[in-house]
Amino acid sequence: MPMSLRHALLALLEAGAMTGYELAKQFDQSVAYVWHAQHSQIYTELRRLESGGLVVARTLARGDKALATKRAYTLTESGLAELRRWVREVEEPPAMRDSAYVKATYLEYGSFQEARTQLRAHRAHYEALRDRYELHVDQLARRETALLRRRLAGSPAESHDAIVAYKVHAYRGLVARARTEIEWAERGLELIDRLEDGGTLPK
Amino acid sequence: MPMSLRHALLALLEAGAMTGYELAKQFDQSVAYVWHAQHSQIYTELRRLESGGLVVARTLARGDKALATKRAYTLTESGLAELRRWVREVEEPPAMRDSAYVKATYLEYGSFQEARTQLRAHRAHYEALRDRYELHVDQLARRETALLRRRLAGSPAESHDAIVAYKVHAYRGLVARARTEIEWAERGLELIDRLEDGGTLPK
DNA sequence: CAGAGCATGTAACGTGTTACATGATTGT
DNA sequence: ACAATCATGTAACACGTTACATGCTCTG
Repeated sequence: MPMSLRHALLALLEAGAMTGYELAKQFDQSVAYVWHAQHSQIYTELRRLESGGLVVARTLARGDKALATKRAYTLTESGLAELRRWVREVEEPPAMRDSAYVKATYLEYGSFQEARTQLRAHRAHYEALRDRYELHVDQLARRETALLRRRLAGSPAESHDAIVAYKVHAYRGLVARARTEIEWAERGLELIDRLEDGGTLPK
Repeated sequence: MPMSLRHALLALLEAGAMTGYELAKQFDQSVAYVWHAQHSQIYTELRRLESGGLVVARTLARGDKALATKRAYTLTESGLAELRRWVREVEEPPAMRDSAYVKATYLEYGSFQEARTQLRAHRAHYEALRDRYELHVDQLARRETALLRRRLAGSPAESHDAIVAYKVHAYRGLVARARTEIEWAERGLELIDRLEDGGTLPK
């Protein structure tokens, strides 16, 4: 069982206390690239972490009138311990489940045009992802993201290279992955051309 | 929303009537590579498909005594229509969610050895997958799988190349994907070596 | 004073996981 | 007789999605 949301939130809070809303914003600009979650789920998970003692919350006033409040969350000792345990733990990779590939297997139930539409959508999707990942890699490598700066500010200088390098490596992996998908879709489009020409089908 | 299990079952039944158990067996040797499901889920889904009129079931006797029964499922007209509709439909790709990459982003919370352990497990996992996918590609290309033969037997000869080619293409995509993951893990391991040497960190 | 964005949630639902549960039939 | 495998499910739970819901505060 992944349960990555829980641990991603702990990791974000390790950089310093944040309110649920702030956390959700930071989440969208970092972890969400690898683990998407709705804001509503983040609020729910924060409450769960709180009742498990992994984070503590302070209620703060919003604005002058103090008619509204917000809650700032801080990582506890036991939350940090859990974060470290999680990094050590080798998880069973989740079972494969990719609807695009299921469909790719059964494209013969549609026309060649329909098959092309599917593969073009696949390519377009991963082209957009690739571009976003590449941008993020650049930002990370230049240490330009708010969250990363906060992390680095609170860590000893000799650890900075590793902190940045791990993140850059992960996002470069996503770029490579997106490229693989784009190439796959393109080979598929070429295959359809050959099938439609009814000509030879090279191995 | 993917809901691929539903449609994968329809596609399997298009090859001919099968009992739940047979279907589950065939599933494990084909679709499960791209969409994993427990047998218990397959039985549940078959009942749902039945109540939706996409398949019909006949109750058959098992053995001579007929003390036990089994249920053979057949695709209906409306089931076939749904299968074709699904192939036409362009689905929104599901949001990214990969726990291995989340962890790869936060490897700095563990030691270099722990980071290596994670990446080695990643590599081993995808090496095993790659081997299984490659085997499957070979079997498909030689038209050796039981299910594929059944499909081909019930289809016009001129469609055979396309049926085989789509499947081979899909599984080759999975091989490419696995290779990308293996290379990524290896680049990660090299990175850790450089980090540990404390030397230069090339871009 | 209006609209954008801050801020926090709840509820119903769908899908998938895990564990449990049962018993018949076939081959040795 | 025994084991493997055929054959079919149920129940509780975890996780995530979608839609709904509310109201404050800051900026122009």
